[in-house]
Amino acid sequence: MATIKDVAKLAGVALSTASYALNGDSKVSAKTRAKVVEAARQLNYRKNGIAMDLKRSQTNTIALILTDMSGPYYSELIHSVQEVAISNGYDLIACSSMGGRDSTAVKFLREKRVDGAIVLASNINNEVLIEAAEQGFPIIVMDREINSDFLVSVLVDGEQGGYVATRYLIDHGHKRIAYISGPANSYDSQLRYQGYLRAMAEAGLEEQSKWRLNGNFVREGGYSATKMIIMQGELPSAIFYGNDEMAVGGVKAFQEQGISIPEQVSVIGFDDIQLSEYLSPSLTTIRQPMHEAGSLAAHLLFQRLSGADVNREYKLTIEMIERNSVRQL
Amino acid sequence: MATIKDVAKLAGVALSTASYALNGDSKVSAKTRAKVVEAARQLNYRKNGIAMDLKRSQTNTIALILTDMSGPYYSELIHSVQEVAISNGYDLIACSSMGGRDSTAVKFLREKRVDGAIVLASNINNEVLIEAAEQGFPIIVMDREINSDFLVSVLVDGEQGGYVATRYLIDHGHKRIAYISGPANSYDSQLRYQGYLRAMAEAGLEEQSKWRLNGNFVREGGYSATKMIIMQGELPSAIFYGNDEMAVGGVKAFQEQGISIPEQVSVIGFDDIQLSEYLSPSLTTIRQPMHEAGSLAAHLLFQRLSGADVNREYKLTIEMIERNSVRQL
DNA sequence: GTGAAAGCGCTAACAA
DNA sequence: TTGTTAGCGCTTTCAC
Repeated sequence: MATIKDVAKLAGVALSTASYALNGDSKVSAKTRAKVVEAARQLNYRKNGIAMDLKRSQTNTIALILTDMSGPYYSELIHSVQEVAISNGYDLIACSSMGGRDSTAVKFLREKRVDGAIVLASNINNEVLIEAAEQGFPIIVMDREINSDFLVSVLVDGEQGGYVATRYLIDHGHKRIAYISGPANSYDSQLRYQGYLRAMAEAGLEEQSKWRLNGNFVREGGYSATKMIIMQGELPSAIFYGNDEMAVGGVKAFQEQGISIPEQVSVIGFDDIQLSEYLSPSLTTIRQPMHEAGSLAAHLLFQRLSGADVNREYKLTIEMIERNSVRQL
Repeated sequence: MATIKDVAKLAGVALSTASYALNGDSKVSAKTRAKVVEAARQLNYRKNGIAMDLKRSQTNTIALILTDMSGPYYSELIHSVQEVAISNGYDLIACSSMGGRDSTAVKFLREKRVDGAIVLASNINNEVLIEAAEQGFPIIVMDREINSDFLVSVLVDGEQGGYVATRYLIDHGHKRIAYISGPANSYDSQLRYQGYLRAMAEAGLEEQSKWRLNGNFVREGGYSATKMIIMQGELPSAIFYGNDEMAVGGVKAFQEQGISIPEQVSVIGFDDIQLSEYLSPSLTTIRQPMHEAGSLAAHLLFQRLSGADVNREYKLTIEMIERNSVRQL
């Protein structure tokens, strides 16, 4: 591996001159520059980015931290963040937080291998975030409320989402409404559930405990929970799935039993994943404004990076996506 | 930002002792270690990973480079690579190659910000890869054949895939078969097309130029190409879409015109994206063994990293996924 | 068991 | 315009 030292030597100039030449500094003469560039070419010289970062004390890259880098659900988010990063002249990398404390994500956060981060990974606990964030190392958190300097939250109003979804069912004449939840410790799941409860209470409806099941936010969980409901004999008139993944599983369970949606049971989801539009019937759901959320998060990060002050918390509102899985009673 | 120097000073020990203590070296006494750890805690000391990487001349992380970090299609790949990375004690980051020469991906490759990379990004040209790869910096390429030291290819046999897909249609009695291609410069598209041609020729069938359209591998392209075919009046009996995304667009175009699949026209795709199973009718397609491919690529990378020799090229075979979009004539 | 010091490859202030 | 030099924060050899 040739270093800049080798290049300088071969070109017969000082180290600094080589550095200037290679970085396009205007104070080096065209002739010298040519010599240096030629030497670099000959040696197949490649700058060591790490050394540069160390010297500059900045990496010019930000990290997007996700539990699982690959969820289709993140697509929009990644795009919008990337767009903003590029337009600010920054690079973006994605890291996974799988593995918790020894995950890549935590390493990048703790060891400051990037200049800032956007986090959407519920398996990273508050403590890690609070410790990592500091002056000059802003973190934008997208999945929780958290109160600490150098940390800002960009949230989607899940309580409202849960309320709107449930309200939509009620307005369509449904009274016996089941809720399939995510993991018990999920902040998102709790909010949606609260919204559900609020709408139910407001309409004077009672939640039935046999119709509150856990599906862990995964397809398989939605499937099992739905099976359970079917086996109980009495079907609710509508089911609110805490996310679309579980709804997909639920739809499958109903199909297998020959129970038709929305004729025999109405279904509503949450997230508006890509699949939802293509299910049959297409899934009525709640869309989170992921593009806006990502864009906002990224903008805030760069504002913090440039020293500007921003609020502690931003809350975006959801959008109802009406399709064909809910029947008017 | 406290550095190790500050920690050493506060603990009243030498720099090196602090380093040893913090890294759990056995030669420092329990008492000294306690002092150091306490000082670090007080100062909220965080090791600077970049400095460490520079000193060690290695980062312990590998990069997975994708054109677009978010394609649902990559999900399996990412998982399998991550699994192998973790089991080798390495970290994984994903970078996008959007932006070509000034993309994050190229920067990470050229400036050796990682120890090695797996590349699946057709917008990065050979030259960049050849220049970047060298002794101690292995690159595994998943989307092309490329001949250079320090570069190894892991490929899925696209020609065979195209052949199998087309052959499947022919075996089901189809003779008038259209092919919707990806971008003209796409290596994958070309291979699939060649496989198509081989199967056609073998069966003594002629390709009709009016039924060879470009859909650029995107949904919208599949939609337009299909519209075009419909407008031409005479429908082929089957269409082979170069990938599932285009097939999804095509199915939509047919639905809009009230043309039913597979009764009036059969459809086959390529890739087996998540959606395919949920389309109605569910899409018959060709699955690429992405899990195996990712796993193999990662294993090879670590083998190269540890100095072992591996072959220049590995080729995996595809799998036929029979569903309901092709009719037996 | 602890400390002094060299140096990873680079940038940038300062001197010439 | 070019060269000399001091670090960035860390690990690690070597001497004590």
